[in-house]
Amino acid sequence: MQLYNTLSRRKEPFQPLKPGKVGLYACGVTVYDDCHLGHARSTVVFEVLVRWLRRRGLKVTWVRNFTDIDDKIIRRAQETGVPWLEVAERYIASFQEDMSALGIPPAEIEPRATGHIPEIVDLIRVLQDKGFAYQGHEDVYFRVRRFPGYGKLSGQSLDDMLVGARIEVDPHKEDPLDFVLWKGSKPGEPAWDSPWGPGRPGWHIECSAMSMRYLGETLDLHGGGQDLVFPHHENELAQSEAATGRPFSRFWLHHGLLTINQEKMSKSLGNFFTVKEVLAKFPAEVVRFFLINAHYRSPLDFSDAALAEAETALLRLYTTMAHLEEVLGRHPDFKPGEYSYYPATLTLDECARLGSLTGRVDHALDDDLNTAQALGFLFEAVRLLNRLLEENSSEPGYLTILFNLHKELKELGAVLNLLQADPAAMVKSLRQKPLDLGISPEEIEQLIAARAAARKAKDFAKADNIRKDLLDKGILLEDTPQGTVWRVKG
RNA sequence: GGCGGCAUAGCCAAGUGGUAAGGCAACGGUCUGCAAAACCGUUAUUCUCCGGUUCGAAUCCGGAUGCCGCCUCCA
Repeated sequence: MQLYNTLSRRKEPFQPLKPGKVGLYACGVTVYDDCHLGHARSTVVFEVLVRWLRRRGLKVTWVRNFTDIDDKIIRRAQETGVPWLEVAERYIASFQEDMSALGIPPAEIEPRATGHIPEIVDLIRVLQDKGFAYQGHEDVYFRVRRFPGYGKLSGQSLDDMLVGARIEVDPHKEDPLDFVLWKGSKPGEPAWDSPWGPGRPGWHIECSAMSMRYLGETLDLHGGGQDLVFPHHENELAQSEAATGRPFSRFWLHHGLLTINQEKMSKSLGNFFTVKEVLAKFPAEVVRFFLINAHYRSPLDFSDAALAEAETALLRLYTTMAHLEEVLGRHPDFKPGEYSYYPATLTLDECARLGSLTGRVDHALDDDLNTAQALGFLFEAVRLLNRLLEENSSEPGYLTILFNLHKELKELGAVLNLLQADPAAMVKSLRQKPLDLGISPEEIEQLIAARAAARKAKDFAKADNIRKDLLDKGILLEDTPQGTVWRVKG
């Protein structure tokens, strides 16, 4: 498989350092508030990567940290009068709740910065012994110019960074670009003892300490959002390699950012939607579909319209799954076997395409996790499958083809964490999405009954009027063999 | 100012040298009292623009324009 490596700026074949085992460290969240959909994108991207690596037979250790001590948490604590630890705990729980609602399983290891103070202190001490760290006033800084490779990840040179950059002047720093490893605490702030006095870790050092603690000095994969390339990952890389003298991570993966009106979704811009807000309006699987329908390295623009589109698209997949299960359900005694069947509705080429579905999806995901292309193949298969379903045969060969395709769709869906729900139930719930309508379901049912009576009396004008009035309120009626059902017009 | 990325149909979006996936929308058809839903079909001679390399380029190279990200906390 190939992955795009930020370090080399191109796709490279990926092989784990130790055969059969792979470690992934993905930067998690700072827990001072509810997470927004951008955080969900990040987590879903790495979740799919992990599922994919596992499908390829690798044993994956996924590490995703919580930054549970930092200026924003302290500020939040001061503003709300809630102890900082409680703030952190609350938003860790909130994050876990959100990810669980999105169907994302926990990572193998979810370390917290405050649980690794000894490792962090040790790491800083090594850096100090090697001359990469120095104490200035109450803080400890990393001596950026002593590390020759500084800038290799983000492609910047130290001297270029100085020009035009907004660098805060700090009289305790030897160089304005040096960054904090250990931050001395002010009175009343949370603090841990250290050789440099009471304080707390800087932002970057925790990730170096925790990733190496769980995955060794050289990681296979390290990832995060593109906004972390500089300074966070550049600094992590510098301090880690300075300390160990070894390559820190073989691959650096960075996903594109979620945007709104083409602008980055972020707390500071205030243009964000929390996961909870989005899940109140759209089912989790729709949100997942939306997030992986674009390549992970592209920017992805959020809007209600885009989510609604994703909902319709997902419904298409589930509708075919439901149809498939209905047909197979009509033949409970059927056993798939080596039967031949020649579909009348498909060309030879189309049969071949259906036959190579799994191979093509695998190939797409092998190529830098191209989920968008993989989904495209799934939709193509569904279109051909729909045509096949029209043949409505009872021959064992025909049923075998349906049986196998159903199995394939479910297996391929599992890699993307899609299509695992009961299709009939999913189709129903996707179509009858409850919203604020200004009319009660009881009233709707009454009108439907009135319309049914009119239709029975062949008074179609009256029946059509009722339907039209409801449509004006956003209620769409559908006459089905099981009677009239209603749904919210999308 | 520096670094990086992106520009493909009405919209979203794959495709990185061999002649434009897929989704949504729209339109046509099947079905229906009429609809809706579902299904089928149609919809880019062309990939921001200008040069160049090549038998051949959306894909590679040079330039222009526009947008975005990072350089400050950020997934």
